[in-house]
Amino acid sequence: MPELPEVETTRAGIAPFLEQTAIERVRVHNAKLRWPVSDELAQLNGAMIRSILRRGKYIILGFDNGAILIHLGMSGSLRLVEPSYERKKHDHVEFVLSNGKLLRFNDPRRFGCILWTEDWPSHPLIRHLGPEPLEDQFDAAYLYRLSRGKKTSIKQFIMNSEIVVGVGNIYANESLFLSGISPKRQAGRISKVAMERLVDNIRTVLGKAIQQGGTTLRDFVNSDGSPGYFQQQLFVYGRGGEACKKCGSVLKEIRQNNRASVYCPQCQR
DNA sequence: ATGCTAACCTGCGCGC
DNA sequence: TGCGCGCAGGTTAGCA
Repeated sequence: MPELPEVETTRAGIAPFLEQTAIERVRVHNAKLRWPVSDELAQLNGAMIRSILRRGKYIILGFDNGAILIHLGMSGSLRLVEPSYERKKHDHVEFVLSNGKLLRFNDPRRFGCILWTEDWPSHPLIRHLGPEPLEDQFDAAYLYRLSRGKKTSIKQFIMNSEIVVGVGNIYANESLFLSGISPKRQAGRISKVAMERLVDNIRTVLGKAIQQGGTTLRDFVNSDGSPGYFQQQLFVYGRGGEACKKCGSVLKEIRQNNRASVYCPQCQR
């Protein structure tokens, strides 16, 4: 998926157009996403959108009697367009809005989902999520306490959404680099001081990316179609074999849990 | 509990 | 130009 900054950028981009707006109807062109698009969406004719929230990487459209959960998966995006704008390949779902605009869900790989729930906080996909990385409950004491005795790698640990939401592969790599921590280190062996650096850097890197409109990768566009521009400041992600921007050493690329990890063997221990 | 693998899909870049 | 391969922002289910 887009990572958390892209999801938040999308949420913030579409929110002004969805507030005080109703969904006239939903057109489902291809219901086969990660899970089938909920049938209930056909019944919310004219329902007023009451809130446009984000929890982890889920965008949540709140109604009086429930909510729509939207996840963008690896390749999904939401675009607000004029109804006359031609439908593109992989535009699987369209929300027809009472303000005359269309909200289109496009997702080539179809790892995303669009689900109806009557009580979103208790939904199985939401209920077990850890704290938001930019909120106060996520701090060094919390991360340190949960990590004790954990043999899993620190990278996998911070990418576990039950520990903390929103840290995807790009920002896991980047925040570990900024903290001088090798992605291979056991979570349970990270010192409290190092954990404080890590928490600070996760917050900083995600916060900056949100401010700058999200990292642009191959198939992500913001809700208005403009690209983000965070990618030029990545220190390690996608740079295996190139020179470390801090010390000049050759960055190493390995695979952990089938995901690329890039790190500087000199700066990260 | 923990930890690994497979699975869900399409598209793109690379080597041949 | 085409073909096969490996890889890509995520996350869950299932099995050892």
